Amino acid sequence: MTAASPVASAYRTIEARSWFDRSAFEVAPDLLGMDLVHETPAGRIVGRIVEVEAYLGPEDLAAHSARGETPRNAVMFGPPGHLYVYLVYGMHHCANVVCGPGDKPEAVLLRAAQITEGEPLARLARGAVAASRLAAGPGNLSAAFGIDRALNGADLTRGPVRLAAPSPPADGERPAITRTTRIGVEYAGTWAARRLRFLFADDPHRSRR
DNA sequence: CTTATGATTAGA
DNA sequence: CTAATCATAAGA
Repeated sequence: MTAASPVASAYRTIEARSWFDRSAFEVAPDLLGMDLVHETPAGRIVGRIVEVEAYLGPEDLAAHSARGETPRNAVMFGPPGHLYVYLVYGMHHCANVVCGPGDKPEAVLLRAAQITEGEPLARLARGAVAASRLAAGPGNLSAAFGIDRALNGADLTRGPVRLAAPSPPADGERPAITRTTRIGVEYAGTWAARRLRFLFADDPHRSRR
């Protein structure tokens, strides 16, 4: 690769591994308001993250890492700052940011974003849905950004998918962050009650539910 | 090899 | 509320 990648030059992308080398509980709220950038062969897709969920280490019964390392979740057990992508319900991809500390298998599920660049590209996979629904929900977000298992394990500090510093707030105000329980993990016992979902509650681009 | 199921979604 | 749809993990 060249030294001056288009992504790095146009955005303040996070290139320090240490930024990801923290618990998912700390990284999750920091991701809200940040840009997710995918430099695809067909063009760039950018979106503002508005909803995420934190999945903690092996003790978290809702996390894939709770059942030990397998070929599917191996990326979670590796170094922070990589993308963990898997297929759920046989048809939807879920994109996660692998966190730490160290090799502790924690990750943040990306649940919703507001597409700010490359909307026509995003619509190739999503069709003529309302803009507010384009990347609402983890399966829809992955589809809109063109993220599938081919990107499992991608390095977020150097690869085609990156995270960038928040866009300058137009009005200088930062939206309030709300915490709720996570979606679809009712089987996780006491961990289902933990408020590990972080979102901008009033944002129109959040998922339903 | 067989079988159960899921960090979801759209639609009735 | 349920169907869709299949890779994955666990068990025989």
